[in-house]
Amino acid sequence: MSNIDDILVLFERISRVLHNDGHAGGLKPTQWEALRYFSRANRFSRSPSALTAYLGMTKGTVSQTINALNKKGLIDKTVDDDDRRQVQIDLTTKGLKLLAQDPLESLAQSLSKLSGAQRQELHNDLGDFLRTTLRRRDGLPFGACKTCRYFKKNAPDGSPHKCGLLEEPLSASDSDLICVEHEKAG
Amino acid sequence: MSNIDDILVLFERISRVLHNDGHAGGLKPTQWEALRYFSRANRFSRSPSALTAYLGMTKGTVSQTINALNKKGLIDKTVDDDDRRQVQIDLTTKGLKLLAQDPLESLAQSLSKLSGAQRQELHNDLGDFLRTTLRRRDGLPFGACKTCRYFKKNAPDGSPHKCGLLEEPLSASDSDLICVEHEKAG
DNA sequence: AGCCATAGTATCGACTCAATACTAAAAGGA
DNA sequence: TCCTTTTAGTATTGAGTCGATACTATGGCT
Repeated sequence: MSNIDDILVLFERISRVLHNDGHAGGLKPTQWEALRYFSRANRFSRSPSALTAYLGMTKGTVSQTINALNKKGLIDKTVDDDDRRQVQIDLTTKGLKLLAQDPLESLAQSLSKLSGAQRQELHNDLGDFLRTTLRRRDGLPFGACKTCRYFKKNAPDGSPHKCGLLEEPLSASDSDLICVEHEKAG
Repeated sequence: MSNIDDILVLFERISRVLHNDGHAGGLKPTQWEALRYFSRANRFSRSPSALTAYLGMTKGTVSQTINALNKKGLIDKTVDDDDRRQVQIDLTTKGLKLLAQDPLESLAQSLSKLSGAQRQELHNDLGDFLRTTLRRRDGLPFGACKTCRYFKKNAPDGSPHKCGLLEEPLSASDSDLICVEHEKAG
C-alpha cells in the first residue's frame, strides 16, 4: 500500500536536500533558482515579473533577489526601450560560468542510479503532479515555447517561427526556451 | 526519452511549491519541518541534535528554530535528568492542534488525482532516490523504529519490544515512530 | 488631460542560515 | 582524582529571504 502521506514526507525530505545543496558557490537557494530561470527563459520571459510568476513570490522579494545577483555581477539589467517600465535580465559571462557549477547537478548522479524505467516513471508522475498542483493554485506552467498553442512553425519559404499571441518572430533558441505565456497545445 | 535534467527541474519546481506553502499558519517552512519532525520522532530522537541530523543543518540554526517554536508555545523543552546536557522536545497541545492545519496536506489532493499505480511508482522511486542521495552525503535515513536491525520484537511472555542498540524498552508507539539511530534490517 | 493599470523599487520586521565563539556536562585516560 | 576531550546546546553576527506596505514611473484608455 502506498500511503499519500508517505509520499508527502518523501517530497519534504527531498526538498530539504535540494535546499541545503543550494548554499553552494556563494549563492542562496533562491538565487540559484533565479539564475537557472533566466538561463532557461526566452526573451519574453526574462523579466522580474515573469520570475515573480515562476517562483510564486511577491515582486518585492524578487526585486531584492535580482538586486543581489546584479551586485554579484551575475546578471545585467536593461530597461526596455519600447516599454520603459520593463526590465530585461540577461546572464553575464560570469553568471553563465557559475551556472556550470550548479549544485543541483550533484543530484544527477543519484538519479542515474535509478533504472531507465524508474526515471521514465518519475518524469511522468512528477510532471502530472506538478501540473495538477499548479492548476489548483492558478500557477502558470512555464512550458517550452515550441509546445505552446500559440507557436507557429516556420513556413517552407524560410520565414521564422512566430508567436501567435504576441505576434513576434521567434528565433530557434527562443522556441526551445520556456515562456511565461505558455499554454499547452490542444 | 526521459532526461535527467528534466527530472531535476521538476524536483526544483515542486520544492518551490512546498516552500511557498510553508508560509501558512504564522510559521516558516523550516518551523513546519521541525514541528512535523517532533511529531513523528520516537523518544530517542526528540532532541535538537537529532533534528540537526534530520535537517542536515548546523546546530546553531536548529537551536534558533527550536527557540522560535518554543516562544510560540508549540513545543516544550525539558532537560534530561540522566544526561543534563540533553534536551527533550515535546509538542504542546497547541503544537498538536496547529499540526492539524499542516499546509503540506494541501498537496494530498493533487496526489489523490494520480492513479494508484502512479502513487506506488512515486513511493518506490522517490524512496530509492532519497536513500541513494542520503547515502552519498552520509545523511541518516531516519526510518521507522520497527524496521531497524536493532529492533527486538516482544516475546510471547508479554515483555515489551526492545532496542538492541540502546538496550531500552520500546513502547508500541515508539516502535512506530522514526529514529535517529535507525539502520535498515538486513 | 485625467485616471487607472502595470512594472518595478524601497523599507520594515521576523526569520533562515553558516560561521564563530562560547558554556556546561559527561566520558575517558594517566 | 585531575585533566583532557567529546558531546549537547546557546549566543551573536552578517547576508539574505520573505510578505506586507507604501512608493515611483511609465503606459493605456477614455
